Amino acid sequence: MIATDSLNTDDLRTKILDAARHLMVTDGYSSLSMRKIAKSIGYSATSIYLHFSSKDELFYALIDEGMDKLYSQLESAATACKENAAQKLDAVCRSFVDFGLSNREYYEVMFVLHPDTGSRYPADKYRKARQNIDVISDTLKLGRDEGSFFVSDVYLMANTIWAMLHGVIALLIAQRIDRGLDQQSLIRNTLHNIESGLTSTRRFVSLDSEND
Amino acid sequence: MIATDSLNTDDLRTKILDAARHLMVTDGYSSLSMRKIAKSIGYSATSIYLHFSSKDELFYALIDEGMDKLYSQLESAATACKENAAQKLDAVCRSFVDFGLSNREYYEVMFVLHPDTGSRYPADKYRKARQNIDVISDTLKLGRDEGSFFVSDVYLMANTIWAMLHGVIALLIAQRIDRGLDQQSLIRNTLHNIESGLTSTRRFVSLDSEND
Amino acid sequence: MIATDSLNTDDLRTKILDAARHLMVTDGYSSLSMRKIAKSIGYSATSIYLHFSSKDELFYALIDEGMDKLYSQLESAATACKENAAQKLDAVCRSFVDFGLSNREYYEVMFVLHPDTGSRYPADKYRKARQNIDVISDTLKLGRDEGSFFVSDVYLMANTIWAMLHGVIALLIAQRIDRGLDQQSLIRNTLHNIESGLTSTRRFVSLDSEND
Amino acid sequence: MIATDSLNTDDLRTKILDAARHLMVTDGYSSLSMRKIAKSIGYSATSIYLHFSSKDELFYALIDEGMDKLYSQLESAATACKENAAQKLDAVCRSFVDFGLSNREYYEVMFVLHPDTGSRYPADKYRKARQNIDVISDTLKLGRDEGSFFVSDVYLMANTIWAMLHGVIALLIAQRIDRGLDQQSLIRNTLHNIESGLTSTRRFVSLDSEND
DNA sequence: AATGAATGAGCATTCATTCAT
DNA sequence: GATGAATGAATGCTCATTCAT
Repeated sequence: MIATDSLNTDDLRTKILDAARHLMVTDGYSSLSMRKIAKSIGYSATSIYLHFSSKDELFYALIDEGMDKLYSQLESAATACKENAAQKLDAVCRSFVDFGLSNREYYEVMFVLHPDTGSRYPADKYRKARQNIDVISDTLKLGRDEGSFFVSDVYLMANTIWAMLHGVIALLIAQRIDRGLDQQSLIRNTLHNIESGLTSTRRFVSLDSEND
Repeated sequence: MIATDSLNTDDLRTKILDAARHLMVTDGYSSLSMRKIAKSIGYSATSIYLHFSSKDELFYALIDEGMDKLYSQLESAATACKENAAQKLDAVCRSFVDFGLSNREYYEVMFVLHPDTGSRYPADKYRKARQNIDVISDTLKLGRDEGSFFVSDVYLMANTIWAMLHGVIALLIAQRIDRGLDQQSLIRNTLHNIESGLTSTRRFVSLDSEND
Repeated sequence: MIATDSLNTDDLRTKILDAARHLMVTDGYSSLSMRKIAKSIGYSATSIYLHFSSKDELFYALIDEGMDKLYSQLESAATACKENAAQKLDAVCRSFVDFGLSNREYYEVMFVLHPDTGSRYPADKYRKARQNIDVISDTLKLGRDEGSFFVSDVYLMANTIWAMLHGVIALLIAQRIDRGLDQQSLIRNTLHNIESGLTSTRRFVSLDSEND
Repeated sequence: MIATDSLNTDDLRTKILDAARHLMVTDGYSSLSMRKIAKSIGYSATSIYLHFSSKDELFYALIDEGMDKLYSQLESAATACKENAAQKLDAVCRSFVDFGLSNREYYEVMFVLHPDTGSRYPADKYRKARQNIDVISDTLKLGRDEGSFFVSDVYLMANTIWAMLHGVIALLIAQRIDRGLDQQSLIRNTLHNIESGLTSTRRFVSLDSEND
């Protein structure tokens, strides 16, 4: 009995998230509304409030979901690649870019948009975001242990790499990149720059002297 | 007298743009409304239509304005630096990052936000966006002529650099980067990666043999 | 209990229709607004959308309602008259005129006003309009079978009669007819002309030889 | 000097009316606005108020204009036909119908619409409307003198005829007539009925006894 | 657990009109 | 005679949310 009930409950919660995600991809975030979600799953709008206390909370759940999805994708990419660290990093980075380009509106919800209300992304959810960066960090550590990457602050560099990839994804998604350019070449260029930075031995030399 | 009159008119246009930019960044594009703009400058909503025929047009004017401002900043950075191409590129990139971080409102309007209407960014405005990238392109050409940069498709690389810098700026502005990290180091890392990619001769080899 | 609930709901729908019909005739279609309707019945404008998905739909519901009312009136007139076809037609026509003059609001909505939007009157509603004309058609057929009416295309003639009656009603309702004239005489004249046309054997001869 | 000035003035007034008429036909009455009129003639909206104190007044001027136009058309039809009264009446009626069908929006302004404000059509303008009915009256008189029309109250019958024609025109214009029907046949039918009523000797017999 | 009824606030946009110049 | 600047009121419609049931 209880099990059935809770299953049904989870069912609806899942249905809502599925519908929300779907509508967001179809119509864009800003035209996502509680009413539309409700309609698309055949429930009343009121019912959504039994599972999410506000649109913001639903929004955060969507981010959560996305972070999990991204994580599992990055993880498989990392474990699937049995070669050296450079190859692994390449695989992870491509996997990230691929996630963004294949899940455009998802990506926007996770990394670009913020709810209209002033409410901030709940601090405790950052862990899920961090998880993803850790996949990069781990690969960098691997490369450092291998002796192929020259990098002192691994976590900082992981964030740097993430940021650079984000730039590419965000602009491509927003169609702000000259259409004449080949998307794949742009991505390849970015990955090349990342790798060069990691393998360059001149690292930190010119940079530490930056302010002198 | 006449001068004053026309000044007053321009004044209102400017006031509108200022208010719009501010509100857009504060509340997000979708929460920006003609009424709010009007209220915040003490005019009626109708008056805005005396200067902008629609919300979209107002939005595009905002972008335009920002593009001009950015261009003049990049140009000064480029011309101010009389050293080699690497230094010049460093100056230009830093100038770009600096623009973003010091003009968060402008930056978001220009590169992050986008209307959800189907309306496309007017083609003739692309030129303004492109001229900023050209500042980077020119510097890359300089480096290639000097023999210090190894880059085949200059325009593609300029876009790549722009995208990577954009990622850093966007995440910093949105406060999506772990606060424990030092902002300057993140930027320095990025610039290092960019430079490494330009000076590395192993271009494309390990990453993808497609173009070899 | 349940009955009461559903009654309340229907109540609101009816209230809306009543208010809308009244306002439309008072102020004209283009000056009819959802807000005005709402205000006049003490509900919020939003509530109207619980019953009608758009202003157009509300408008069409109004027409529908009127068509039904008119039909039941014409039908009774037709069945009540047991005499010959001429008498029956007279009764039906008078019933039509009477409907218009006694239900000015209904009549204008049904036959005079029209939305300025490009939206077309839904095809499936034509049936309701048509059934009213069929009451006339049937009477004409009766007269033809009796041998008292000379009419080749019954449906065409029914429409013609309807149109002529409409002219009289519309102008009387709009008070565009010289007030010095006796309304009853005007109607009597019209009916006389109609009857003469039906009983005259000189059909079409003098007017147009096109079809002879 | 003075002459020139007043010519210029009349010019603008005429331009306004022309533009208003044109826009009304193009976009429909309810989307006619002072601003649009002004724009289409290259003047400021304010300027219209130098010639018409309100939209209503402009509206009435339009009716006036239409009445004149209709009158001149009916008059030519009447004088052009040198035959008997029946032919003449036929010509006049057809001319009226033709006016309505060829000047749809014009016709609506003149005979169907009324301004949104409660303001009534100024009484002194009725004379222009009456003029048109007189053309019909005159023809009826002619027929009576000829001995071909049997009609006691000429003015009443003129109004009756006008009303019947109006019904046909109004419904055709509003596209409320079954499209399957031939427009010309409908009109012919109407004219036949009118003529039959005039030539029928049984006139008034059955009608006067109506109430007995 | 689920909902139907209801609403206040908000949206972009258009309008007729005024007024100082 | 003509206008630019400005506005208050209005429009249809959508939204997130509440509440009694």
